[in-house]
Amino acid sequence: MTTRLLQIGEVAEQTGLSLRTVRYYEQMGLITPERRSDGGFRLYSSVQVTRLRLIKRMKPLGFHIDQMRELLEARDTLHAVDSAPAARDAAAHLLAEYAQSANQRVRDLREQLTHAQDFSDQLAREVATLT
Amino acid sequence: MTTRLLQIGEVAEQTGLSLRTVRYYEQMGLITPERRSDGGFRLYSSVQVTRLRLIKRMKPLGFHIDQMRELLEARDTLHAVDSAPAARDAAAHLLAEYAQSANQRVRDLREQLTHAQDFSDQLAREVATLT
DNA sequence: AACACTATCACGTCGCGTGAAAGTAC
DNA sequence: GGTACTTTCACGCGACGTGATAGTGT
Repeated sequence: MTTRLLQIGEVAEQTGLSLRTVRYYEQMGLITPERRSDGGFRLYSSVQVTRLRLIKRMKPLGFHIDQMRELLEARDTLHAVDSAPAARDAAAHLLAEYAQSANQRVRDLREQLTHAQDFSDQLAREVATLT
Repeated sequence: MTTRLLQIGEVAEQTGLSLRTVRYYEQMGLITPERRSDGGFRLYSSVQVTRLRLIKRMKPLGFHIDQMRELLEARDTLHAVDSAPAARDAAAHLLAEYAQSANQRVRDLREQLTHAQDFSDQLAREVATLT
């Protein structure tokens, strides 16, 4: 059961990312298309689409691209069957650290949201006073 | 009862913004120091500190600096005693629009937070599996 | 005379946006 | 042979970071 390969346009549509962004992520080493067509078109499988969706969910956490790559690589190492035990260990450590800081970022985000909400409410009140 | 004037360093400390950012905001027309010292040092009163804190609360909403300026100007127009009625009306309209879109941004932020939380939880689970 | 603080350039960075010119065809 | 999609440069942008160099003194 082989899955159809998608061009970059369809991938962009399905992930909500721009063509430019998808290409940029490739350049930065976050993803690689399944293969290229004879003419050079990037062709993606559902695996990459899933990965891109993951990256998109990650974005609000504010990690830099290098960090995202490191995180993804650590995950890859853990999930690969042929990883050396030492590499697996290192990857697990790294991932644990990222899990920690992800949690912290979520807390920061929550606080920012509170402030933004405060501001929005204040603005709404100011506007309401003008009736 | 006169309040002490602060140099940019103290202002930065009190607001959590960098010197560069405070200067940049001035260049972009968001704030103006109360006055300058004879030697050219920027001197701020508590009014500007409050304004900078407001701007900082605003930031997570993702408005562009031009929009922030417009918003702040509209507020200024409304709060000024000597504003012409027409200007006051226009300002009120603008402010109402910004209040609207601020509300929308808060909702967007909330959604992003949800996704970030999902990602963080997933990561935590993946790490937990490795015990 | 020394020290901390601040001033103004001006170039660098990051994550893309946005054409332009040319090639490809799930 | 026309249309829609894609390719690779390559410059632009917003919101600052980061020195360098020189002046100030809440």
